[in-house]
Amino acid sequence: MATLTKGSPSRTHATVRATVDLVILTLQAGRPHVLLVERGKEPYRGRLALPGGFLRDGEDLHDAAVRELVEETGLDAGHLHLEQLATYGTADRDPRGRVLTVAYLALAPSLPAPVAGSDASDARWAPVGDEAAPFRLAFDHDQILRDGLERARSKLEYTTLATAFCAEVFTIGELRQVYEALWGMAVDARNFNRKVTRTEGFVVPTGQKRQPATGRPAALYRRGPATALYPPMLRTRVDIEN
Amino acid sequence: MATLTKGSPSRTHATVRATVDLVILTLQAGRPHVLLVERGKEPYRGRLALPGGFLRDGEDLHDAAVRELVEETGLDAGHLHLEQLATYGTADRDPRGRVLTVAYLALAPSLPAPVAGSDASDARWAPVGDEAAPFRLAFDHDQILRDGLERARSKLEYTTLATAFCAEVFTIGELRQVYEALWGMAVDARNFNRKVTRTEGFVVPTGQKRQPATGRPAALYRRGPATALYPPMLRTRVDIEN
DNA sequence: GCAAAAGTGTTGTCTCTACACCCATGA
DNA sequence: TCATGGGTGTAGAGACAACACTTTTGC
Repeated sequence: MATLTKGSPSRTHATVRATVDLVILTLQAGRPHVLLVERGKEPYRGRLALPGGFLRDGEDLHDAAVRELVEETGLDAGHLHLEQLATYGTADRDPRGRVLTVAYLALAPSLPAPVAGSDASDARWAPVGDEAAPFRLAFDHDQILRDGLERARSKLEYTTLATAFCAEVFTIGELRQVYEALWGMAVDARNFNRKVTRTEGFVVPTGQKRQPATGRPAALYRRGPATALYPPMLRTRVDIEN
Repeated sequence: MATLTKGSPSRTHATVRATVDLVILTLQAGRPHVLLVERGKEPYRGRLALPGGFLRDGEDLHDAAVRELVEETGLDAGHLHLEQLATYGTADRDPRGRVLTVAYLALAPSLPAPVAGSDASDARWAPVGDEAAPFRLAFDHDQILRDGLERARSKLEYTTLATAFCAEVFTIGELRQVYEALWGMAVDARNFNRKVTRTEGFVVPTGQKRQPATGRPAALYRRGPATALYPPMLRTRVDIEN
């Protein structure tokens, strides 16, 4: 019944392999960093890529993401934020054949040294920022990274997710630096302080204080139970696409 | 090297099939409706499900979503909103074997009669609303539907997407009914009017008017170029998860 | 005292909410 | 003239931006 024209997809159901790729973001020296691996195998051997790997038989997607995360960072996955980002399925995105990748976004407190090994010949934190100078990552990973960053940036606006970049206890100043690093703009420390401490459930005081290198000691806080931030903390005018 | 323990995933790479499922929302009689099909084949024969189908060889994900959309609704896909929602990949979600599904969300202006045929023995618009009375859809489609609805609801807040539910030209009153239907709450018509008409690029006046059944004629508008809505139009306090 | 970071107070502006009120039409 | 929906005006509350000012430490 169907006449296949040149280049059109056949009517057979595609059998695909699925990978899970991770955009793992953290903060280092006041700048957002992403975990990248140098590929040890073809295709794209020697090129930088997001960490990830094939989904295994009988393995849930989310479990696969957790597994990759632990393999690459050695972090205890229980303590960090992991959410699905999007799925990338262009037919020719992988020269090995039809491979769908489900991308996940992970947010981690600062820098545990990455774990080298597995199929990545090298893993490192790379600073990510001005889109002016992107990496030339393998596959469509540049796009995935952009999407992940934008997701993180916009979620800071209307959720309390910024605390995911902080350690167990943190100061308001550290939390503010998360916003400044990801948004790439200065945030008024005084207004920020009020906003955060007056938003029910965003942070809870520990009663402790911490001495900075210089200056007045800052009160320490833990994450609060709130997840939504209402009213949101809006960046000054950025276009949202889609 | 690896010792497989009982129930743990094997180390072989999963080969999966991929489907694309659609949450197609529209408005009918002031209530949101979703397009459902009655399954004509096993599994879940006779049960309601979201429309969808298998990804074909060499077919891009997004193209597959467009194809399904056209097949099921007969709509011109150029005129409606289609975006990726999320991917569902629990190992046992499909009794036929390992099937990943990439869900898409589509928003359509009101009711073109659905196209029966293809592998769906029947297609219909079903009212969707109070989560108190969910459908008992096939697979994990109840979850996908919930996620799609919530996505649509929250996108009304900070984008101009509500116009996707309206015809080519529409009145502010009709646009307001989109918000009221999806949010399930009354919106003050007078404040809404100002908000919409004063937000640069949300709607553009056509200069025409339309006579309602009763009452003063309403000015007609088209969609404007803006996609983001700034400042957002916030629902009164709803928790955002994840 | 000085630098540096934490934290409070204050003022003007903007936006939203909640209404009162007028407009244009059909019955 | 009434009912119905469209549309403007306005006053009060809340949030935010901007910035002056105080606090607490190390040097």
